[in-house]
Amino acid sequence: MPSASKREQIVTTALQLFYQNGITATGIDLIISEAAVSKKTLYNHFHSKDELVLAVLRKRDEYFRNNLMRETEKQADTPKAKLIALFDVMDAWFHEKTFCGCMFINASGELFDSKSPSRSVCAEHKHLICDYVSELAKEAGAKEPKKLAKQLNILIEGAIVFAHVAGDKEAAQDAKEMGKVFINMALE
Amino acid sequence: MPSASKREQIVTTALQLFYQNGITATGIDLIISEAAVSKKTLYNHFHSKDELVLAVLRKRDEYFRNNLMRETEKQADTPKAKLIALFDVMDAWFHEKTFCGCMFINASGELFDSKSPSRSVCAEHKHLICDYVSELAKEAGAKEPKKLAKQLNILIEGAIVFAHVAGDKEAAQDAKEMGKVFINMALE
DNA sequence: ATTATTATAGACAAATCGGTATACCTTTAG
DNA sequence: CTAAAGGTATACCGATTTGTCTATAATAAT
Repeated sequence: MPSASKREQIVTTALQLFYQNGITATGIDLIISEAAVSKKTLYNHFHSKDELVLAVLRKRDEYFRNNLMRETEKQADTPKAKLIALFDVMDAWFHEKTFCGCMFINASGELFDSKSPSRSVCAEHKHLICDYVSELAKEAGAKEPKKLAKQLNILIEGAIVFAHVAGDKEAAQDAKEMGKVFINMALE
Repeated sequence: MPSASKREQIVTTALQLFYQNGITATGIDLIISEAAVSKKTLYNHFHSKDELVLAVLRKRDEYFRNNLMRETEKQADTPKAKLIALFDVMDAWFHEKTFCGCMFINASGELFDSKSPSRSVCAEHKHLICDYVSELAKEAGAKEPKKLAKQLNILIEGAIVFAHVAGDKEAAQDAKEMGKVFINMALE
């Protein structure tokens, strides 16, 4: 059985390189070099680069959402406060030195076959985050939890784009102020 | 003097290919083949692929904003109605068969040197759209036109991402409903 | 201890990348 | 008519792409 730790090394390294330099622009040779792994080992774990990309995106989804949930719940107690805290978690992310936008937005901008497994992971990622926000909205007693969740997610995506493309890292605070409006509307 | 029409052919063809398949993934050989132009002609007009990318992004910015302004003002008379019409123009765009998201968001996800000229064009594009919305907001008599413009733009960017990445093309209508809230707040 | 497996390093393949150069044709201006 | 310039077509360059393969060393299970 191939070693799970080698697989981890490859995925972790590829994740970083894909995120910082793009998927197409990152070659296999660079990945194995940075991961200190032979080419055969990589192809022993993944049949192709596409398969590696898929594994990396799944890993990123897992990491990102777990981190989002953990940080959000660390910062606030009540469900309503958690909904607001979402934007502060975004704010902190935008200000990280390694911030390169949302990996799934970036990947969707590179992978143009919208029916490919990798693109499906991107779409699913967005839906799963929406689901999480929807749960919080439900706990907070929102009238239409799914509607509020979608509204807050539109704000979050908008802030991510503003921060990455326009370079306006304060967008999270603007989105937060906007989010409060809809939270209050849904809870009154 | 190199022919302007050849240059146009190249830029137009490259724009289409870059938008549909990505910048990195589109090779020079494909561009010249599709544009029915020799390689030397291309390099006679553009010193490098980077220069071509830059020209394409400028062209796209010009086309997109002019189209946005034209369509918006075609659909509505009053400044307030124009602000709302922005979302309907987005809606129509999302439902186009060739819709592949926002070219500048996609490009920013591929070009990771945030100080490169191409990335600057991406950032500038977003600012220029913001400026236009800001003008409309001013005409409509908004209390803080720039603030309202930014809010509406966050909604627009969020809707674009939702439509492209999550595949939810109805996002423009959700964003529209949200936008009305802030328009009314700014005009009351 | 033997055997099977997993790893390594790296040569190799065939294709493609961005970019240059050569040779010839075609258009346009004086 | 001549000559310069812009065009085409294509060969070529070195580097890089994904992916395969061979030979060998390290590791793990029986």
